[in-house]
Amino acid sequence: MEPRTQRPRIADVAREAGVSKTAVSFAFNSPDRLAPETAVRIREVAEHLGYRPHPVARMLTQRQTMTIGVLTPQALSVIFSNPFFGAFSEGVALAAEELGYGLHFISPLHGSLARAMGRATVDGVVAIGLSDNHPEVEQIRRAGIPIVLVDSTALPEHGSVEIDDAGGARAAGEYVASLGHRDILVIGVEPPAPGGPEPDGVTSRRLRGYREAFATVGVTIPDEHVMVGPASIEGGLAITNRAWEDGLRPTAILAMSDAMAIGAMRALRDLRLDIPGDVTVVGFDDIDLAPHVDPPLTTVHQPIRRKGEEAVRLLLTVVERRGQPTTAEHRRLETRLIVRSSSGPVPRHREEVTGQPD
Amino acid sequence: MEPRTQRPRIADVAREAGVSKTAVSFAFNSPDRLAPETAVRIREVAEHLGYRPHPVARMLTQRQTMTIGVLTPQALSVIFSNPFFGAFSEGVALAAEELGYGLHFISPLHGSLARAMGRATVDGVVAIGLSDNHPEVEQIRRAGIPIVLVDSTALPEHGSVEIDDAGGARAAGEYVASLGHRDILVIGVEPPAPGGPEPDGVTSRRLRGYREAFATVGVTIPDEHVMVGPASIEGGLAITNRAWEDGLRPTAILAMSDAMAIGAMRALRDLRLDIPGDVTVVGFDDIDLAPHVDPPLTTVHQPIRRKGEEAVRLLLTVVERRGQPTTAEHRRLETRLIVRSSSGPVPRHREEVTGQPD
DNA sequence: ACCTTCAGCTAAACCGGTTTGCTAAACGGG
DNA sequence: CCCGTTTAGCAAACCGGTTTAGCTGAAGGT
Repeated sequence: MEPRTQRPRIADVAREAGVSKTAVSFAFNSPDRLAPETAVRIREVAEHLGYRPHPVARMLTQRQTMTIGVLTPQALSVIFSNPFFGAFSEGVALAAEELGYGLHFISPLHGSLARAMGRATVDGVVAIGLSDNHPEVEQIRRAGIPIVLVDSTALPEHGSVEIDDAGGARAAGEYVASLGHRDILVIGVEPPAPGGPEPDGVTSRRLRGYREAFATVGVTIPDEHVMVGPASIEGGLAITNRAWEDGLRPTAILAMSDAMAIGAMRALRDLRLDIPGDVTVVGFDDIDLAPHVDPPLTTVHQPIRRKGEEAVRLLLTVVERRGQPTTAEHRRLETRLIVRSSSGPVPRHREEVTGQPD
Repeated sequence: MEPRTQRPRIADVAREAGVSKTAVSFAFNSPDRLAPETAVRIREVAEHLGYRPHPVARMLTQRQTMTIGVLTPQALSVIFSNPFFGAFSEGVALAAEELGYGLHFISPLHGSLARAMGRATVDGVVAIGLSDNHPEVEQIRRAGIPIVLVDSTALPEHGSVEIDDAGGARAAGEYVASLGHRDILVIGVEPPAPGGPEPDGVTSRRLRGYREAFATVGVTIPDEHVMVGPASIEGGLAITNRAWEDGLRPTAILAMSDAMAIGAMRALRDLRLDIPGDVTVVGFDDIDLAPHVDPPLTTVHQPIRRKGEEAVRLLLTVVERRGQPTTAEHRRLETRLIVRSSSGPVPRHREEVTGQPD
C-alpha cells in the first residue's frame, strides 16, 4: 500500500539518482559545479519523477519572491469594475512581466489591509490610492518592504508617482467656465477609507483645481454641489439622480472619473436631458472607451498605463538594491484636456438665471 | 556598529520576552495554550519590536498559501486591456475575498507558462482561455495543483466553467439572418497560442453557432469571411480595415468580443459608414459599457462576473478537501441575445446583390 | 616520490517559522 | 499527605529547499 502519492521532494530525486540533495540543487541552479553527465542524469531522474523545486521553500532560502504586489484600499471586486484600474494594471503588468516579476493583488482581508499585507509574499508593493489618513497606513509603512505610492498622499521616504491632478482639473474647469457655465455639479471619488476629510488626496487636489478655475470668473462652487461616491458607472448614476432629487439643476457636471461621467450621462438621458444640449459632462482619466461612448466624452487625459509602468520601475530599482538607503524618487506625469462631444455652451434659456445672483 | 537593522525574527521576540520560540508561536496561533498574561506579554514585546511572522516561512510549514492563481496564456499587459477580463477578475476577486484567499495573476514568464506556474505560490488556479493544444498544457496539468478551467477545452479530470458559446452565437446569427443579412464578416478572437487550429476552443464553438444559424437560411459563411485577431478595440479596428482593404463589403459584422465590436464600429465610422444604416454590428460578452457606446451595442450577454465567482468556488471546494479525489464538476452558464441599436435591416441598395447567388 | 591543485561531490547549517512529545510544577480529591 | 491530572512551557524535529565549508582522489608539477 502506497504511503501517499505526494509531490516528490528533492530528497527523493537525490535518493533515486544516488547523489546528495546538494547535487540535485546544483543540477538545477549551478550545473557548472557538476560533471556534465551527472547534471544531465539528475535532471533526467527529476523529470521522470515529475519533480519541480517547491517555490515556497525556494523563496525562503533566497529571501526573495520575485513577485510584486498591487495594494488597494478598496475591495478588488469593486475596483476592478473601473476601467481605469484595468488600464493601470496593464501598465503594471507590462513592466513586471518585462522584468520577470509576478503580480499579486492585495486588498483588505476581513476589513484589514495590514493583515492582507502580512499574508502577502511580495518583494515590494505599488500602493494605489492609499490616503494619508487610512487607519492602517502606519502599520503598512512599517511592514519593512519597499513601497511606491501612486495617486496617494506622497511621503518623502517612499517613491511616488502621481499626475498633475490640480492642473488637469483646472484645465477642465476653465474650459467649462469659458463655455459660460456657472452652475456646476462636481462628482468626486469617495475616499477609500470612510475616515476623515482626506486633506490632500486625489479628490481634494482635483476639487481644488476646479475651484481655482471658477474663482477666476468669480464663481465659487458650494460644498453642496460636490458629491462623492464609488468610482463606477453606478456611482455616477446614483449621484446624479440624487442631485436632481435634491433639486440641483446644474448646466455642467465635472466628474473625477470617466466611469462616473458615463454613469452621469446615463442618468441624464433617463431624465430626458440632452448631452451636451442641456447638460455638459466632463470626465477625468480618458479611458480607452471614452471616445466610443455616446456622446464621445470630453475628459482630462492622464497616462494611466505609464503611471503603472513607472511605479513598477521605481519600485524595482529600490527592491533590487536592497540595503543601500536610496533617496526616494517622486515623479509627476502630465495631464491634458481632451475636448470631444459631451460638452457645449450653456443652453440659452439658462443664461439669464445663472451667473452671480446678487 | 549595528550588525544590520533586519526584520525581527521569532527568535528575537523569544529572547526579548524570555520565552521559547514555541511560546511566541503559540501566542499568535493558539493563545489558549499559554497563560493569558504570558500571551499578552509576548504580543506586547512582538508589537514593540515590530515583529510579524514571515509569511513565506508560515506557508512552508502550513503547506498552504491561502492564495489562488488566475492563469492566462496571454500576457497580462494585453489581456487587461479587455474589459471582459476586468469583469471576470471582479467575479474571481469577489469569491476569493469572501473566502479569505489572496489573488495572484499568472502569465507566461519569458514565454513559458509552465515556468510561471513553477514560480507561483498558490493553492490552486483558475485557468482562463487555456486551449487544449497549448504546448505546455500537459506540464501545467501535472503540476499537481488543483485547476479549474474556464472558457477552455473542458477535461473530465478538472472542474470547469463555461458558457453556451454555440447557443449564444446561434442566437446572434439567427437574429442577424432574420434581418435579411446574407453577407457577413465574422471577427474572432485569436487563439492564445499561435499553434494549431484549436479544434474545440471558444472561437470554434462560437463560429459553429454562427454557421449553424446561417445554414438554416441556406447561407454558408466562407472561411475568408472569418478573420481573427487580438481581443481588443485595436484588434477589431485593424481587422475591419483589413477586411475592407481585401474588398469585403459585408452588411453585418459578428464580433466574438465587445471590445472588438467597438473597434469595428470605430473603423466603420472612419470609413464614413453608418451603424446600423450601412452595417450592422453585433458583439459578444455584454460588458458594462456596451449599453453606453455609440450606438448602444447589440450583443450576446454572458454572466461574466458569475463565471469568475463560480470558478473560484468550484476550485476551493477541491482545494479544501485535499486528498479526497473529488469528481470534477462541470458548469455551463447561459447566454442571451441583447438587442440594442447597433443592428438593423439590410440597407435597401444591398438587398438585390446579396442572397444566394446561383 | 611528494606536494599542490583542482574537479566533483557531500554533510551540515541555515532560511523562519510550526508542531510534536515531553517535563516540571501546580492542582485537587480522597 | 499522596498520587493522578492538568497547566504552562520547552527542546527538538520538521517543512523543502540553498549554501557554505570541507573532503576525496586524480592529475600536474618538480
